[in-house]
Amino acid sequence: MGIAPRSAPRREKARAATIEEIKRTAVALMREHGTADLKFADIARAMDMTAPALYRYFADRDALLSDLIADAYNDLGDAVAKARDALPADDVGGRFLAVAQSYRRWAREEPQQFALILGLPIKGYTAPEDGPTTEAAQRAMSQLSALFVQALAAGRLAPPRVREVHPSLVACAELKSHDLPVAIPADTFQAMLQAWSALHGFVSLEAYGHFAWIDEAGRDALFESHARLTAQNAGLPLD
Amino acid sequence: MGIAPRSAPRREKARAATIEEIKRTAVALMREHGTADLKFADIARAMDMTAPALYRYFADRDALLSDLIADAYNDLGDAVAKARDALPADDVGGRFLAVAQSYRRWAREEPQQFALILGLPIKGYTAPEDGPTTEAAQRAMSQLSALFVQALAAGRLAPPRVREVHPSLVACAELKSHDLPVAIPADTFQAMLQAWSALHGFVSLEAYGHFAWIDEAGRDALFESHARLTAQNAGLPLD
DNA sequence: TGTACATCAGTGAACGCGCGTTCACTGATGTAC
DNA sequence: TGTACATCAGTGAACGCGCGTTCACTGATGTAC
Repeated sequence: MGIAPRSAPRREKARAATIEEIKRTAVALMREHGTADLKFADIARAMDMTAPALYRYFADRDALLSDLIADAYNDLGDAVAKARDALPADDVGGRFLAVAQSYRRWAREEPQQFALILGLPIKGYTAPEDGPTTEAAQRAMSQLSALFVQALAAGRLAPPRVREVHPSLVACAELKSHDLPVAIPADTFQAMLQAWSALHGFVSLEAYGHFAWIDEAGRDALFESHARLTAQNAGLPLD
Repeated sequence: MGIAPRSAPRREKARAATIEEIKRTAVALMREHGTADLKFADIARAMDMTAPALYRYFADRDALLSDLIADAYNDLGDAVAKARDALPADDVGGRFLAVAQSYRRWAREEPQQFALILGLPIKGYTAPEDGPTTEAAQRAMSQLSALFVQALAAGRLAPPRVREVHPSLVACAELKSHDLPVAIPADTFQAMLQAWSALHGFVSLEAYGHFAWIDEAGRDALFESHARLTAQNAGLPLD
C-alpha cells in the first residue's frame, strides 16, 4: 500500500491561499465600511472575482463570519501572548504592562475586529456552540489568567486588596481552575477580572474614538498611568 | 396684531406623539434585530403604516439615527444625574456609587443604545458637527465631572494617587474647566478619566454578554467591589 | 354656525438598485494507466 | 511520455427579494371669513 494518495497538494495550497485572501479582503472591507454590512459581492469585487466563486470556500456569509471571529480571537491571543513572553518570566509587573500595551495596540490597529469579538454581538448571528469560535475565545482570554498563574507560582503576587469574595465568584474561580495548571485563588481571580475590566474600558473607549479629544501623547500618558494603577490594584509588583 | 397664529396645536401634538412612537418603535426593533440594520420599512410595518409616511417626520434614515443617538445620550445623562441627585450632596462616595450603578443599569437595560453611543461608531454615518448629538454627548459626559467638581468644592476629595500629570492632560483639564463652574485640577481630571475607564470596562463587558458565564449574584458582587475600588483610587471617601 | 379653502398625514404604485444564492457551463489542473 | 478521465475553480445568467426613496393622490383636520 503506502500513503493514501494526498489529494493534490498544489491545489490545496492555492485553495488555502485563496481562503486567506478572502479573509484578508473581508477584514480590509470591514475597516472601510464597518463590521455590519460585510457583503459577499463586495469581497468578490475587490478580489476581481464573481460572488458565486466564494461559495467554493464558505458555505455562506455566516460561515465566513465565524471564521473571522475565530481568527480575531486568535490574533488577539497571539499578540498578547507574544508581548508577554518577550519579557523574562520573573518580571511579572513588566509582563502585565506588556500585556496591557499589546491589548491596547491591537484594539487600536483593528478596531473593527476588536468590536467584532468584544463589542455587542451581532444579532442574527449565533456562534456555533463549542465550535472553534468559543474555543478561540477561551484561549485568548486565558492569556491573562496565565500571567496571574505564573506570578502566583513564582510567589510574586501580593494578596490583592479585596474584601471577602462572593461565593458565586469562588465557584467561578474553581471552575476556571480546572483548565489551568495551578488552581487560582478566588481573590486573585476577582482581582484579575477587575484588572481586565479596567484595561478594557480604556482600550475600548480609545479604540472607538471616544478619547479623540485627547491628543496622542496625553492618551499614552493616561494609559500608562491607568495600567500601572491597575497592576497595583491587582497586587502585581512594578519595577 | 397679536400673537402670530399658533399653527394647529392639536396637529402639533399628534405629530409629536407620532415622532415619539417612531423612535420608540425603532428602539424596540434595534433591541430585536440589532443596531446595524434598522429599516424604515420595518418601523412602518410595526406601526401599521407604510414606509413613505415616515418621510413626513424624518428626512431620511440618517436623520432618524441622529435623533436616536442624541436621545440615547440624553437618556443616559438623565439616568445618571437622577441617581446622583437622589443622594445628599455631601455623600460624595455614595453619589459616585449611585452614578456607577445607574450607568451599569442603563447599559444592561439598553445594550443596543449603549452600543450606539459608546460602541464603535457606525461607518457611513457621520454625526453633524456641533449638532444636538455632540451637545447631548457632552452633557451626558459632564455628569461625572459635575460629581467630582462638587466633591472638590466640598473639600471631600482626597488628592488622587497619581504621579505627575502629562502636560497634554493638563491642557485638556484646563480646556474642560471652561465649561464648569469650578476649575478642575489636572490630577483630579486624570483620576476621573481613569475612573470612567474602569467602570466603563466592566459595564460594557457585562452589557455585551461577555460576563454571561458569571451568575447574576457574582456579577453584582464583582461590580460592587470594582466600583468601590475605583472610588478609592479616585480619592472619593466611602461610607 | 356654516361654508370655502388650505394644510398636512398617510396611501399605493412605481422606480432603480443590489443583495444572497442556485445552476448549468467552461476551462484549467491534477490523476491513472 | 502520452492519453483519457476526474476533479474542481471560477463564470455568467438568472431567481426572488426587499430595500430606500419619489410621486401623484385621497381624505381628514384645521383656518378664515
